[in-house]
Amino acid sequence: MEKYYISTAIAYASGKPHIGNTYEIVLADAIARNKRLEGYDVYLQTGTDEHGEKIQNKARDKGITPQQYVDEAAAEIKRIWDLMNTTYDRFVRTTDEEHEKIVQHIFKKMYEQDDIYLDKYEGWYCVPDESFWTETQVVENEDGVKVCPDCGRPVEKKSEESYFFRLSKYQKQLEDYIESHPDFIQPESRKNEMLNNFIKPGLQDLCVSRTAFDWGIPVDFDPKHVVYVWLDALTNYITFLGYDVDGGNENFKKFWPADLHLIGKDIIRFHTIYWPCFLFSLGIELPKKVFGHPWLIMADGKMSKSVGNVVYADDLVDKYGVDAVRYYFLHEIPFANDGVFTEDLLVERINGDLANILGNLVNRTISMSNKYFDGVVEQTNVTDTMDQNLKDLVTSLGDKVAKHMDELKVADAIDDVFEVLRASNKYIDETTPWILAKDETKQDRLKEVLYNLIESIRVCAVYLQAFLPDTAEKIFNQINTDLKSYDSTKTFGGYVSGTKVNTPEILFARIDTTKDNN
RNA sequence: CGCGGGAUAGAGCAGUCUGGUAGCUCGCCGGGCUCAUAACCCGGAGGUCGUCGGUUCAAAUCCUUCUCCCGCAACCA
Repeated sequence: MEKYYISTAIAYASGKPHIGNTYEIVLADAIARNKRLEGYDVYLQTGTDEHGEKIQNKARDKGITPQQYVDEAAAEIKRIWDLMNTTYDRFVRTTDEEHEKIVQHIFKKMYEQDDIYLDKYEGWYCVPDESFWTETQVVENEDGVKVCPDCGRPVEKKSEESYFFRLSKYQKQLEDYIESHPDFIQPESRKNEMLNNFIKPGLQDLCVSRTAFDWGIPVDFDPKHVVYVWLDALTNYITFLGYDVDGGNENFKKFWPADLHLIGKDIIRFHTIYWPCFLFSLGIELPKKVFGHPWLIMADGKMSKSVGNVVYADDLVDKYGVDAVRYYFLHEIPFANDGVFTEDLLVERINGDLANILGNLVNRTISMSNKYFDGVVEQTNVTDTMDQNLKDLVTSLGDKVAKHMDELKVADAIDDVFEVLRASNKYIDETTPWILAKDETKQDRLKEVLYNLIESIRVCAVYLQAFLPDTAEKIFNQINTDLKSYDSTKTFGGYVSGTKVNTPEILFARIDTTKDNN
């Protein structure tokens, strides 16, 4: 069985994740579920990034140890991932002992082969804040004095002993790789951004250790240093797989290279420049694809605590249900542009798509089967020309979904399913079952019509499994089938003739918008 | 001239590579139907495709001018 390794970025364990962070794991889950249904041996890895000065400070402010702090934060993040019904295979944490040990090995190996060297890191220091800023981060006030971007007080120049990674050494190799692997960076516009802005002008060596704080992985041969962020965070993709500097175990050999790193567009640079160069240094293959997905933004701009427009996934799930929220995330964010989130739009999608198009179709079809034939759905082969259009749509759905998912166009794949659902609603109007029901001689035709509808619904549910897993399961239950595989949709007519459906239940209740203004 | 993306009906988008009746979803107006969650189906109104000019028999699509919007601009997770 062919493997498929997909990862999300690890979430920084500094607080509760908002819907922007949550979007990523849901997207990864949909891709992973689809791949499993396609027959791949899928490994989905997600987790938390738990080191760094920010966490150390937050823990201190709270009067607890950093470890206690990240234990809580990681538990909260995991709780929300679970709440979103995401099927990750492993939730990793960078405070894991094994990970820390391997990162030390990697650091040492790079040092020994002279890819890491000791030098001085120059920056601006804000004494009262005890924080380091780079040349581009500090701002100048009206008097032309450089001040701390956080508190506005003057900063002073300071240098700190640091280890550096020789990014410059791998510049040419990286440039060649990116140009000879056009699919490596997705969407493609990001590729040009990286090449033109960073790689071609020349790569600066990267600071990979710090001495100003100690909540991190110690450099074992120089313990006053801790490994600084990217060498610690990015390596999670291989350390938890079983990599070590001796080459790694069977599991690593099976799953590496990753098929897809799913990340936010804000960290594309780190994944397409730093990470490949680290891997060059270690002499192992690069991931096949890095997709920098767009963001879920608020109507009034980027989500931030100071603006007070932060929305959390668990509040939405409590109010609207997990599949409604999943649907919104997966359907409303385009492939390359940011998607806007408003609660009104969420309600509109629930009512317009999930309740009206999908829920109502399932409900009315099952109701008719129960009303006219006591729930028994039979194929009689009394066909009509109008059947063919529906059948063609149903049998071509699998290919359409596969193509769109292959391009990571998840929203378009969902639209493919809804196209069939819309056509099914139309088919009911064209065939007018309620009129057939009144004619004794048309009973077999009516059976055939209802069979076609139930089969269409079944096929749609098969493809909805990746996106709305609970809903798909409810549909299978209501139509009383366990034919859920992609293979079962290759030809029209998989649903077993003579099956008795169950009683219909509302899948998504309409939300009354006239009085619910919050 | 830093790099890149974008501007198409009230809203959100597709179409631009490979010129040839401007399309989808929502909203609005009208009609149909009654199996169904005031749901479903059909029809209609609404666009000089950001701007100036050019190429062409023909431009949303190719070339050019300008305007506006948005990312990125290196150690922030």
